Amino acid sequence: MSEDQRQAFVKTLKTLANPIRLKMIASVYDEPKHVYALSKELGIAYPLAHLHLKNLKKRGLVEEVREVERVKGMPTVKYYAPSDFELILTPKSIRDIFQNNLGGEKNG
Amino acid sequence: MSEDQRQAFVKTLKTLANPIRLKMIASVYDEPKHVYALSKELGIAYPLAHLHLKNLKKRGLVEEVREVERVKGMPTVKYYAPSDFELILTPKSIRDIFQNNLGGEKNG
DNA sequence: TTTATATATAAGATTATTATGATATATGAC
DNA sequence: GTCATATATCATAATAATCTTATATATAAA
Repeated sequence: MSEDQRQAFVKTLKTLANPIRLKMIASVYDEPKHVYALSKELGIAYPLAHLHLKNLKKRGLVEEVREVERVKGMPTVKYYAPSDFELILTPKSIRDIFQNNLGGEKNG
Repeated sequence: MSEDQRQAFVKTLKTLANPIRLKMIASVYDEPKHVYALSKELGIAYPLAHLHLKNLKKRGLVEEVREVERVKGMPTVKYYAPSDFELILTPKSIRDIFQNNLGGEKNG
């Protein structure tokens, strides 16, 4: 596994290691939702919800499933659902990813 | 699952979401090592290595496997190995943990 | 006595993450 | 016209994580 892939792995893990983002994934699992609805459901401000969902999108953990036109020509309402990801974390899976990379490249 | 358990889950994930700590787990998988050896292997200062290993110990991700007496009466050399943990992260596993906890308790 | 080995911790600095408040756009309902 | 709905982004503030430097202890080897 390349250094780029290892860094991507850590970034994905970092993205998952947040209660709001985990709750967002849990929430959109049963039915897709839009950011505004998530912000109300989780009891947080819209800009914060937008920020967290943006992070999840950036790492491919959630994806847009459909857009609904509320009004003609205007910004659509975007619905999100979890992507089909699977991350398994065991000592062995971690060794398989990070072996031969111990004295390694920049520790970001 | 209780709120305490959910918080512990997030803390464990946070602990794993760090390249140094992942490399430490990878390194001690094949043979147990002590903190000083890890600091040299990873090319980082001892206090930093000590800090990261302390975090791993606190969350039960690594454990002491044996102590070697270098000299009589003095601090022993402590060897660490990964604990036998398994964390599976999928949209469904996350929903199972965080369902009914959306508007929930303090979002730390 | 200086260097290398090994433990542990505390204080402070730096950097990253998270959260808030403000701005801007746009419509329907009241 | 104002409120509720919905999008998106920026600047700043607050908090958390990370890293460095220094301290203290202890021995063996050079």
